[in-house]
Amino acid sequence: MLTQAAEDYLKSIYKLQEKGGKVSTGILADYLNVKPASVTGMIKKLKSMKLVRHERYQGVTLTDAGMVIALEIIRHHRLLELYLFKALGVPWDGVHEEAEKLEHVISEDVEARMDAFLGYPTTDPHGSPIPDKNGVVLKTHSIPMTDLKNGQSCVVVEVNDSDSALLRHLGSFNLYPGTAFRVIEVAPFEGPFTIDIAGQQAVIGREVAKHIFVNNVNETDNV
Amino acid sequence: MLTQAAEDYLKSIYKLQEKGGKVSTGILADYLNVKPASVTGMIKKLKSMKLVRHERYQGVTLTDAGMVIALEIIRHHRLLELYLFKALGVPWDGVHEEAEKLEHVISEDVEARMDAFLGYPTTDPHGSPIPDKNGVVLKTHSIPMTDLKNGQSCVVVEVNDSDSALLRHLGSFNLYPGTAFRVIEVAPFEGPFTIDIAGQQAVIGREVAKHIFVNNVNETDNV
DNA sequence: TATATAATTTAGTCATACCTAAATTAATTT
DNA sequence: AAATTAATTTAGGTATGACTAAATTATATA
Ligand SMILES: [Mn+2]
Ligand SMILES: [Mn+2]
Ligand SMILES: [Mn+2]
Ligand SMILES: [Mn+2]
Repeated sequence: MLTQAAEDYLKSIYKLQEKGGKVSTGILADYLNVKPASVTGMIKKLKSMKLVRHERYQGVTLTDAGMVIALEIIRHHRLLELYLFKALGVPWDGVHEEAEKLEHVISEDVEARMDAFLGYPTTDPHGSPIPDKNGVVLKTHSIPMTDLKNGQSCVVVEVNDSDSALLRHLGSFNLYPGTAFRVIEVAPFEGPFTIDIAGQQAVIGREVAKHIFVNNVNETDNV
Repeated sequence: MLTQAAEDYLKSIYKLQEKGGKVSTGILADYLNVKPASVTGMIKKLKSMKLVRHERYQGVTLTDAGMVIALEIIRHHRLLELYLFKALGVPWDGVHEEAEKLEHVISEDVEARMDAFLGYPTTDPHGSPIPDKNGVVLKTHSIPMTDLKNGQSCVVVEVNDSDSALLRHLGSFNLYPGTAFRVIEVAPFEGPFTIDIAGQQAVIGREVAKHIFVNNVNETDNV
């Protein structure tokens, strides 16, 4: 069995390489709240276990074996989030922190039982896809809310799950995965978005909008 | 926050001092599958944190502060066992191992939610008392099954939860906490017990009987 | 009481996973 | 092409928690 730290590195490399290919030492250090020198040290260990590929100064990527483990941990994390949310009523802004610790210690048996209890779900409370037990992830197509223009309507697909204050903020507008909204106004000079959610208006700043991903984007008439 | 290892030491000291007062280094080492020298090292740390009292060569006991932490971990463990058993259907011989890892990572919030889901239970699936959220433990009165004599009837109160093969064996006789049985025969020369469980006969060896605790002991007529 | 045995502690090692500071390499400017 | 800047790696150190081997202390036996 891998250490908890090693599992967290693999998971983080997976997430970062989804966005931009090879993952640099510095980016990974930032992401894990650790110094670059520590990243170099762990990468050496992971490389010796053939879980990552690494060329000095050129960044790191997962091998197939590393990918399998990363997806396994991500599956644990997202199943746990949904389980805590649905079975125990933990609020959606609290499940991430809890799952972050539990993901490393649950057995395959408990994983399977939660999966069955939940009816083999495909997304977590923040809209992120749950890899199935073979590690297959459904690709979701979405764009950041910051790409939206005046008058467009859309549906929330996914939101960043790691900032619990942000999630509480979104909850106060009833802005969850599956929620539809329409852009009423995009303020100039990189300003905030005014949107309509089921008849209620809300103002969403750029920094917040960056963490919201949407699809089903359509031009719609103004009521 | 304490380390996982420190929490396990406190929990183990609690359990051992319940049986026999001061806990020796060697006993603790055996119990934790660790060498006595390692125990000495950890005891020094726990003493510096004022969680245990220790006189060289004289054994160790918990302070009040140490007791609070030990009971907190035991509460987590037993609530988790019951939760896994009732909410996820994990068999009673599997819950201990699972809870052993989870007990160190769940939050107070999840603890409280499991407690409410279960209706504020007082015993775990093996009959051990669950300390309440203030650390109060209901004392159960029971004797080891090995003290029983021919013809006595009783009710199972508690069984040792750490040996999963033993639990499967007991399960095969439907011998759970709450189960009533009557001793039909105690074989001489420290021999096995033949018992009657709801009309079914079973033979229970001494080594097994040592790990079963009973109460409500009565002489009863042979049918 | 002296000696043998058993338990405990001390001393020194190892592996993990982090850190800071210094050295090295790569990328960007001039 | 040389110099500056930024990123990365190396070197050396800390804390935790285990280990073995040796020294010490307590207990049991003669
Ligand atoms: Mn798994
Ligand atoms: Mn999530
Ligand atoms: Mn607690
Ligand atoms: Mn138990």
